[in-house]
Amino acid sequence: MLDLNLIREDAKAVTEKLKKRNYEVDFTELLLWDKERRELLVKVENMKAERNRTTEEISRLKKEGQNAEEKVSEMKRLGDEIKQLDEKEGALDEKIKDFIARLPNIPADDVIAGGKENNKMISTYKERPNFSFKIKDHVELATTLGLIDYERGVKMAGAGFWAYIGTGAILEWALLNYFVETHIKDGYEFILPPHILSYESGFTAGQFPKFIDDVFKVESEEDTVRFLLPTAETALINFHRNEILDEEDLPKKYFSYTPCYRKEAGSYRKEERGMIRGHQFNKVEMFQYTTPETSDAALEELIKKAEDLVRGLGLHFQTSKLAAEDCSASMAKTYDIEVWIPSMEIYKEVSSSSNAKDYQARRGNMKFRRKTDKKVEYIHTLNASGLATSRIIPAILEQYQQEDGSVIVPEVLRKWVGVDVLKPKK
RNA sequence: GGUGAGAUGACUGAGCGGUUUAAAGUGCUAGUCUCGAAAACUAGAGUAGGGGUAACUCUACCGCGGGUUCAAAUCCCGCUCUCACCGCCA
Repeated sequence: MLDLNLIREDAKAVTEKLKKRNYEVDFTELLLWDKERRELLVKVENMKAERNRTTEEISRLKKEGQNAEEKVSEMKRLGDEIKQLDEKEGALDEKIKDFIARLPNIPADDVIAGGKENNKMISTYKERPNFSFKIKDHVELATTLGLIDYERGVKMAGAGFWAYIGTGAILEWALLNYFVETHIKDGYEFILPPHILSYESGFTAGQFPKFIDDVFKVESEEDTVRFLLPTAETALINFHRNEILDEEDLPKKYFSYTPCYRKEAGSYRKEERGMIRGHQFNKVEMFQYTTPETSDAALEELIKKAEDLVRGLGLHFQTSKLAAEDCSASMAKTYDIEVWIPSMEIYKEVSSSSNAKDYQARRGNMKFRRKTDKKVEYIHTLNASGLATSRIIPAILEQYQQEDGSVIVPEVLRKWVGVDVLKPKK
């Protein structure tokens, strides 16, 4: 959520900055509402002050046994008027808050304007693998190696679902073990959160109200909405909602493993077959709560951690800095790590590392107290996948495939997988 | 699922229509005293939003939302959560 003061002070500048992400907004109406609301506030607060004074007077008169009837009826009239103005002010306040809640975050100054086409590749690891034979895609490999059952996944749940079977499940679990082990070693606290969250949690993350149709709602009795989390970030951002933390307790570093549930409505494409885009996938998510002055450095740390995980697997990947429009609505700055999928000849995201700055903190009312002057300020929040498996498995299968249809297991995973090479079933 | 009790500031805890601008204690921060500390004493200290160049001042907040009243932490209704006991259950 953006700071209303920012818009009051220089609406034009905010409009300009949001244009970087191709977001058009006109604040004229909002500023009128705000002006009207503030005028109402002054008026109604003066009336309340008057009521408070008179109430004390009535109290005193009664105690002295004097007649207070006249004052009482006067206050009755004033009370009615206050109630009316209060309601008006409340309605305006609601309108203003809703308007602001729908605005995306302002891109950081160093973020390039425009859409996807302006994403900037900043580094790569390893060369693109060259194959001297005709390569298979990951769907074929996963099927012939007996790792994933796509057909039965669809039978059980419909399109966009699959099942890990046998060694495939073991490989998936090995990846998760590898991620978890690394994060624990790096001093991040492991949290297994609830998977079904409340509306409030979705609001803080920035999912709601705008993107409520992108999630699976599981319960909607009257006004309670619960939904399956689309990423563990949605849970972790709410861990400290409505809290004031101490500066010396920062940064808070967490990570979670959860499946992620996404509707992905209408986003299916032919080339995204297999497990490139599903309604449910496994992901380990890193998360940090930091002070404003340390959040940039924290973002660097998160990116490096995510890159190290992919490097550890020996996969060819690139890291890109996203242009403004490609950053999700809550984020001021985002870097993607994209792994090479040989059969598609494209890079696919396996990790997204972002700094939300104070955008989510405002939505969830999360602050910290300065050690020096005891003042409270909004905290900064950051998240990064570390990592999502649903594209790592295709990348491993395809990048490590051999001519005979077998696949070499990355060394770091062998202690869990138990074999060095995955061989086709006869 | 049932019954009962409860939710007050950093914490413990009083208040149950109008001397509450929320008692008292603990803890916290300054200061006095001290070589230093402890003790004692003095003062200060929440969050949010307005107004004012400023000193300052006003409003709201006693789990959340409504209601009654001239006036609500206090009375009424709904909700949420916590605790205890009972039932059911992996």
